[in-house]
Amino acid sequence: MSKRARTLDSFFSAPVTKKSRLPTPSIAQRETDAATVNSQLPQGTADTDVSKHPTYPLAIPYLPSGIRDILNFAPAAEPRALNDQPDLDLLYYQPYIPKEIQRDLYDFLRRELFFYRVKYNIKRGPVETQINTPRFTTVFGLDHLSRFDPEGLVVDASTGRPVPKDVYKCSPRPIPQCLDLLRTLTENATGCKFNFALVNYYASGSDSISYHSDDERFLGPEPAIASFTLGAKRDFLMKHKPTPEAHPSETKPLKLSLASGDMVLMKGLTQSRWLHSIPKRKGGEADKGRINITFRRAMVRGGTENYYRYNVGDGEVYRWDEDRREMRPWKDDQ
DNA sequence: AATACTACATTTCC
DNA sequence: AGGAAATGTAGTAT
Repeated sequence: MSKRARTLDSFFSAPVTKKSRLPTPSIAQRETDAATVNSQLPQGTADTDVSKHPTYPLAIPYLPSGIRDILNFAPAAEPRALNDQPDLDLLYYQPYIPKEIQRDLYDFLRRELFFYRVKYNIKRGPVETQINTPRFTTVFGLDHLSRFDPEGLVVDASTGRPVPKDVYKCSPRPIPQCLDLLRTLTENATGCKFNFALVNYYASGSDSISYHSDDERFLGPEPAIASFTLGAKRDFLMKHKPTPEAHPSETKPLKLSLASGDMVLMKGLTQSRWLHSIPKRKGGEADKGRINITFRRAMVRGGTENYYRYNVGDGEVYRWDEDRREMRPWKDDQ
């Protein structure tokens, strides 16, 4: 019908020149589009185009051309290798995102993406406790065993046949164009492959993530994870995992002060042998908002289930409120 | 894929 | 230089 026709129109007209100051589609229109039309169109160029999918609560605008043009100059710096300690294998780009677009990209993503504040239960022994994730999260992507067909349907990666809907408990969402451009760019610069984009928003210094490693059951051995910072500077702490031996490992904890535009590529044995965290911080720049984007490659369906469980969950949608300058629960009738 | 709180020690800030 | 604030660490509760 008309919405499908409009999508095809924008596809066929996308490559030609377009005004750069056309208005962004209204929230109401984006919601309608996202609920009715699939995406994974060829990556167009018009500033009015949007990424749509039935799993999106609302459509996500394409990256504005002004940002996209400058992004093609990334990485803005050569990486520094951090591998002077046992099992440590990092590339540190300071920065990766060119300075001229760091602020615009941060503002764009905070304004246009939707986030969640996930709650979940863990049980340790007999006691079950509820965890309130101390950060805003969202995720897009699908593991190596599946892909989205051009209609946005989840199909088997090798046969191309539809994956029965009870294979995944979650509802996988394609990576929107604005993040997929950065994903491709990062693949080309690093030689690594990624099929997931996780986005965290640390609203203040009281948002954090405690020490953890990214689970190799989902990512395979020696996984590569690219982690971007936009917005406020935050400390990134790393420490070697405790070793079985009684004697202390000959490694010392590492502190990286991640600034806007920076990218850290964790690879080799880093995930299996080291822990990392973003600790709470008081005052100064670290008490302002920070967006973190990580790209990774999930190898198995369990990875997809896990990432949606802990980064989307089943709670309400949050969106950035520019007037109140904070994330607020988003009601779809507002 | 834990996080929050407390107490106390140590470091950094201004 | 020195008091305040922030941070680090260990233990505990949920």
